[in-house]
This record gives sequence, structure tokens and C-alpha cells, in this order.
Amino acid sequence: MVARYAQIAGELRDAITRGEYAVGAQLPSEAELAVRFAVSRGTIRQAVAVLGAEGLVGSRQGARRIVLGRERSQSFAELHSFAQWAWSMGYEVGGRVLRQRRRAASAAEAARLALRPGEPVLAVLRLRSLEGEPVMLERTVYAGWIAPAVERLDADCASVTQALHESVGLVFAYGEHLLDAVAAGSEDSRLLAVRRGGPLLRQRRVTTTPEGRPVEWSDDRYRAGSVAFGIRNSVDVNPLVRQVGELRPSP
Amino acid sequence: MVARYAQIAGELRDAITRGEYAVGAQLPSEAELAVRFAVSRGTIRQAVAVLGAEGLVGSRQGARRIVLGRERSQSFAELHSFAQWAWSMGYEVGGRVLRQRRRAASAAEAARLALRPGEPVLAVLRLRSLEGEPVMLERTVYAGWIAPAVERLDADCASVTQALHESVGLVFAYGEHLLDAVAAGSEDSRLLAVRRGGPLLRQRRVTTTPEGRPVEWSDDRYRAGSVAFGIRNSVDVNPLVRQVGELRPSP
DNA sequence: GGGCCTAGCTTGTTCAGACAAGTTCGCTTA
DNA sequence: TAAGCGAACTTGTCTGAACAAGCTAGGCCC
Repeated sequence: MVARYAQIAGELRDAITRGEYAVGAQLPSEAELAVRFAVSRGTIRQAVAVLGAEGLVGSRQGARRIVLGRERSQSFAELHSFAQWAWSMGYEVGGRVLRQRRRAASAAEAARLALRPGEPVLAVLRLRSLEGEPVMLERTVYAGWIAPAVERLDADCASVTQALHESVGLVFAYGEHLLDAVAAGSEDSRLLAVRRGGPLLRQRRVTTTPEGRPVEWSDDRYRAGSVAFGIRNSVDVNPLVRQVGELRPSP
Repeated sequence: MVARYAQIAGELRDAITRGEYAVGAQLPSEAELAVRFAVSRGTIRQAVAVLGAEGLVGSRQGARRIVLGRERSQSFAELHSFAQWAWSMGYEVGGRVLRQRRRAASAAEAARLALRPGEPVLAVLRLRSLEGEPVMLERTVYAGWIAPAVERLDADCASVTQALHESVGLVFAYGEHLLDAVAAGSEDSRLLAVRRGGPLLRQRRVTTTPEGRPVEWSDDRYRAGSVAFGIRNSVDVNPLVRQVGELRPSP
């Protein structure tokens, strides 16, 4: 059972993607759409709000909505799961666990995962590849309560997200991401086959269940040029934030 | 005149920031808030929707909303304008134009700026510093129609955004960003005082007016460690997208 | 022709009510 | 004790209405 406003949002999104409404063109008025879809104006507003949040259309009071772009934005699952993302694009994806061990959470890890320092966590090092080439190195710390389920997985399990969903019904719902660039360390350079000190795109992230319980804290490093992250924002909705790193890198 | 729902969103956001509602705690129910603020439930829903879009609270049907984080997210202006961001954090900021010239738009630039190839654009190279240290190199291409206003600015104008707003009333409303890591080129390394081939965080972006007219296309490169970009997302609202770069870097 | 002004259109805000769907928790039952 | 059930609560969806505020285009006047 999909909500009516979501169906309408889908139809409008498809129309935009098909080019029926060109970039820069105007969308029909809310009243017009309400008649066309035989719903109230409130439902139409919910539908176009979805498109607004996706950055596909913009709006100004008094003027008709305009189309800003036509690319479909990814689902949360596609962003969270490297494998699901690669599959959706038709790429061949690989993954291999290189190291896995239990240990006590550091202070920083405990804070990220809402644990007490010293509580057990599971640290995993995974190498991800795309079309056979190593592309990303994933250093993940799982909260102790999910560790047994992770340990039961195959070492070359492609989609951990999907496997955990199927085995224990775990669902990820919220994420917090920090993107920056770092120099490849010796382990990074060896495993990703890049020059030591060369550029890597780093994505640090915490992922949380629908109940707000943090599950994992990860440091993912992508080979430069292999992937980029995209974001659309506006005056009304700006999820992107710039933060200072360390101004003076410690020697 | 600020909308009532925005006021309520502000009060709730402040309460969360103050720690009145701890991370992981529940928010009062919509009905309760409606009584407390003496508005209808619809208005309360708009208010909490704002907090949801900011990633501060999460919600599931049937259960009370929970607090996910407490940091205030930045305004569009703070993200867009390097200077306004630095000022808001109390840092000293500097900017200097190193090169500026008019030329014809390349095919790629024309596509980004919704121009025809060959139409005139203004290319500017700016060095940005924080606390006296060079931190970011900004290569911006302005659409021809705004070029005269940009050329009238001082070479060491700190906030171009603010200056253009004051001089010609230009307002930025939408942005599209692409984040990745690149190796420092020779010009990059000289101006940012980093090793050639070392890591830089690259932010490529297009900014657009409220009418949907693209104004500038920029390639900003940050010294590694100086800044990071943060994003919160969820199953319901996911503005972040992962994209492939070039899988095989051209030799 | 050019500028001003207004009428009509369009989006933004708010309300009140109704029902659907999911969660929580205490009570009952095996 | 443990599982199952259901009532009360809470968020999600949708309607219809009204007014506010901003934009646009066409007509009018100079």
C-alpha cells in the first residue's frame, strides 16, 4: 500500500526524467494537478514537497514551480550499501574481509556508537572492488550487540547490509556522514594499489536503526577518481555542512 | 513575519541544542505539542518536519519521535559563502584574486551554466585563507550576464556572495555539489603549499538563482585536513548520492 | 514607446476533522 | 514463566476551506 502522494510524486518524477517537463520549465499549478489526479491540494503539496526535497524542483511563493534537474536520486539503501549501489548501476562488485577481531571500544568509538568506553565491539577491515579493481577500503566498528550476526557472515559476502537484513531483520534508517580527503597510509597504499601519500576520498559514517540505536561506525577510503558524492541543496533545505578539520596538521 | 511553524521548529531546535531533550530521548507527542503551543496538529507536523529534514529528529509511525542529534545545521548562505561560514565560526578569513579573464565557454561549462558553447564567461582564480594560512583554491566560471558585477569587485573582497547581493541584489537559492579527492597539480601545490600529488578535497558546484538561472560553476580544492563536509540522511530523506568517477584513470 | 498599476493567478500558512496503520504495554491465558 | 491478545496511544494520510503574500501579465496613462 503506497500513499497516494507518493504515487503522484513518482509520476511527476518520471515525467521530469522523461523530459516531459524540461529543466527550467514550469510545472502545472497545484490546483491543476489536484484536478488531474483527483485529490485535494494538500495531497499535491505533499507530492511536490517530495520532489523539492530531492532537489528536482524549486518553488517561490507566487510563481509556479520550476524544474531544476532530472536525475533520479538514490535510495538510502543504495547509498548505504556499496554492493546494492554497484548492482543498481550494473557493475560487478566484490568484497573480502581481510581482518576481523573483537576488542574494547575506544572513547571515540563509544561516543559514536552510544556505548560506554570499554564495551566490546567488532572491528572489521574489508576491501571492496568494482569491475575487479580494488576501489575502497572499509574499516568498520560494529556495536557488540550485532557482532555475532556479523561474524556469521561469509568472508566474501558482497552485501553485508542485505545479509544482516535477511539473517536478523536488521534495518538501517539514519546515517551521519563526514567527507574529506586524506593521504594514503602504508596499509591503504598496499591494498588499494595507489602511491603512498596519494589522495584518497574518506567517508566516515555512523549508521543507526529506526529506533535510533547506532549499529556501526566506519571509515571508508576510496581511490581518487573512482567515486564522487553528489548533493543538491537549496535555501529551504540544506543538509550539507562544512566543518573545520585540524587547521595545523599535527607533525 | 516568521511563520508560526518556523517559530515552533526554532523553539524545539533550541531545546534539543540545550540538551533539554537528550539524544535518543523521545519528543512529546504531536497532540501534546499542539496544546502547548496552542496551534493545530498540522502546524506541529510542519514544525517537526523541519527538524526531520535537518536530521535532528527521526520518526516512525506509531512511536514517538526520537532525537537523533543536537548540532545546528548551517544555512545555505553559510555553506555557499566561504567567508560567511568562516565568520560565523569566529575565524579570520582572507581572499585574493590571482587571475581573472573573460573567455568563451567550453562545451562542459556551457552545459553546467545553461549557456550555448562559445558564449562569454568570466574565469576567476581565487586563493582563500583561514587564520592566515592558505586553505582553498577556487576556480570559478561566472555566466556572462553577471560578469560585469564580478569585475567591479575588489581583488581582495572577502565575501563575493555578500558583495554581489549588495551591489546587484543577486541571491543564490539552489546548489548542486560534487565531492571527491584529487591529487594536487603543480599550480595547486605551489599556491596551497602542499606536496605535489598530495591529497586535496575537491568540491565542484553549480549555484543557481531563485528563478533557476545558473550563475557560477566552481572547482574548489581544499588542503587535506582543513575542512570536511557533513551530511545527515535517512530512509525518508536522502540528499546524498554516490557516483562513479572514471574507473580507469586516463594515463 | 515606456513606465506604472492593478486584477488575477499561484504558492504559503493554518485550521479542524476523520480514518488508517504501527507501536507499546499491560493483562490474560496456556 | 512465556506467549498471545487487545486497548490505548501515536504518527501517517487525506480532505476541504479560508486567508495571506508574492508574482505576472495586460491595460492604462503619460
